[in-house]
Amino acid sequence: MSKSSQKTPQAIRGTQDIFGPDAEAFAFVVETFERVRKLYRFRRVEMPVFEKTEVFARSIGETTDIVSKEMYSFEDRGGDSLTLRPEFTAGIARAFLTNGWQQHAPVKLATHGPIFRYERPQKGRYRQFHQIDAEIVGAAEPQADVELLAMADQLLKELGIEGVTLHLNTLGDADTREAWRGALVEHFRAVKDELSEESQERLEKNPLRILDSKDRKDRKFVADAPKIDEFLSDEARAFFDAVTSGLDAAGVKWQRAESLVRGLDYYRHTAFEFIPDEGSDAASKLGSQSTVLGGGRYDGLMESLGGAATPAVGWAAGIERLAMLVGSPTDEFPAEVGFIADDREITPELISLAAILRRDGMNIHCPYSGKPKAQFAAAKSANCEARIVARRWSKNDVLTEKELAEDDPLILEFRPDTVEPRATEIRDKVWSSLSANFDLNVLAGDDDTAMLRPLKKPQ
RNA sequence: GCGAUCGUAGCUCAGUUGGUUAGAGCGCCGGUUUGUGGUACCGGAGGUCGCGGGUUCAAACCCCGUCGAUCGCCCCA
Repeated sequence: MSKSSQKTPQAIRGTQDIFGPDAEAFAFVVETFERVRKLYRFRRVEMPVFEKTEVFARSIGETTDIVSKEMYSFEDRGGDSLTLRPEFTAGIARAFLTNGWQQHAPVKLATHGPIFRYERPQKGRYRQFHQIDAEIVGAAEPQADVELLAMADQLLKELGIEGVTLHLNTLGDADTREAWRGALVEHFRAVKDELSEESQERLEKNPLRILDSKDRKDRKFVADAPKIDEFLSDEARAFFDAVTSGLDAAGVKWQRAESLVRGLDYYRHTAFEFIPDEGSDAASKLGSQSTVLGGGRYDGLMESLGGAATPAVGWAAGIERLAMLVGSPTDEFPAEVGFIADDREITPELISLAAILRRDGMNIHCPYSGKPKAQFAAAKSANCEARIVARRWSKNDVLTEKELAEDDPLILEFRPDTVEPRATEIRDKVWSSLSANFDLNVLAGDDDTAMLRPLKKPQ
C-alpha cells in the first residue's frame, strides 16, 4: 500500500542483518565450537561488550593507529572513556586480574560474541562482527600451545573446512624479539629508498610488518631479510621445538611461516594463523581477508595491565568468515510433519495437535491460515518429510461406521513424502504420540488414516 | 583516510546514440482451471529510476555534489 511518510532509518555502516542460510551457517559454527571446546575442557566465560578504553589502549600499547582510529570509543555520562571491545583477549586479561582468577590458573576459557572495530567494511570485514575465542591463561608450557592449536584444528575439521593450513612461527622471547627487530631495521634501512612508500613508514612505526607487505617491491628484500632463527635463544628454540613436535604428535599439520609476525610487543614465542591455501576454494570465498583463525602467546600482556607476569596463549576466529566456508546449509531445514487443514475452519484445531507432537520432540510445520491449496504449498516449501491432512468425518468415509461420526471426529490422513523406513517411523511416532492424548483409531486396512476424537475434558 | 565499480518495483535485473503513459522474470494478492493437489491460464497491487543541483525544448540515461553499497589499499589487536 502507500508508503508511510516516515523515513526508515538505515542500518549502521558495517553492521549486518544475518538471515536465512547465512544465519544457519553462523549457528552451525557456534554450535560446533561449543561442542568442541567441551571436548578440550575449556570453560565457558561471558564477558562485557565494553570496557574502559584504558583496558584496550594499554594492552595494545603505543600502536597509535589502532587506538585512535580503529576503536569504537565514546564517553559515558560520567565522562569516562569507554570502548566497545575490539577483541576478547584484553577483557579476559582484565577479568583474570580483577576477579582473582589466578586461583584457577592455569585456566582454559572459551567465549564468543560481537566484536567492534571502526574500519571500512569490505568482504569478510565488518564494524560489528563476531568471534569465537579460546584462551589458556597461566600456563607457560608449550603443551598449552599444542592443546590450543589441536582444538582449533579439530574445530576446522568438524566444520568441514578444507584447504586451510596452519601457518606457524615463533617470535622468541623478549630478548630474541628485540635482537631480531634490530637486525630487520638495519636490513631494511639499507634499502629504504627502494621500499614501497608504505614500508618506508613501517620502518619507523612497525618494522616487523614489512615482512607481510603485499607490495612486489618489498618482496625481494623480505626474502633475504634476517631470519628469526638466527636470533633464537636456546630456551626459545627449545620451546618452539616442543610446540612443533607436540603438533606432530597430535596429528596437526602445520607449515613454518617465517614472515608471520605480530605487531604488538606483548607477543612472545608462538604466533600462528590458519590461512586458506593459495588457489583453494576457501581462498576465493574470503577475498583479501584471508586469515580464518589466528592467535599466539602473549606472555607480556598482564604486566601492561598492572598485573603480575602471567603466561597465556589464545586464539580468535571470525564467525562470519568461518560461516562463509562451511558450505551451503539449507535455509529451510526439513519439517518432519506439515499439517494441512482440508477445511480452513479446522485450522485452529491443528494447534493442539502440533503442540502435543512438539512436546514429544517432533519438528512440526503448522499453518496459521489460508486455503487448503495454500497450506499445501506452504507445507511443500517447508520440505516436510510427511504431510498430515486433517478434515472432518464425512459420509463418504465408508470405512467408518455411522455412529462413530456423532461426535464429529477429525480424520487424519498421513501422506509421506520420504522413503521407507523413515516414513513408517514418523507415522508410528505421530500415531503413538497422539494416542496418548486423544482417542485415536487407525482405520482397519489403512495404516495411514486415523480417526481422532478429543478426550473428554476434565471437569 | 585513499581508490575503483555500482545505486531502476519486495528480490534479480532490462531499459538501445537523452525523446511521448518506465519494463521483464521471480515473489505477493485475487480469480479460473486442476481436484489428492507445489500445475497452467487470466487479472491485480507495488517505482517521486538513492537524494540534491545543473545542462537541454526534453534526462533513468550527460555534468557536479551528496548519501549508500560492493571490492581493494592503509590498518589488522
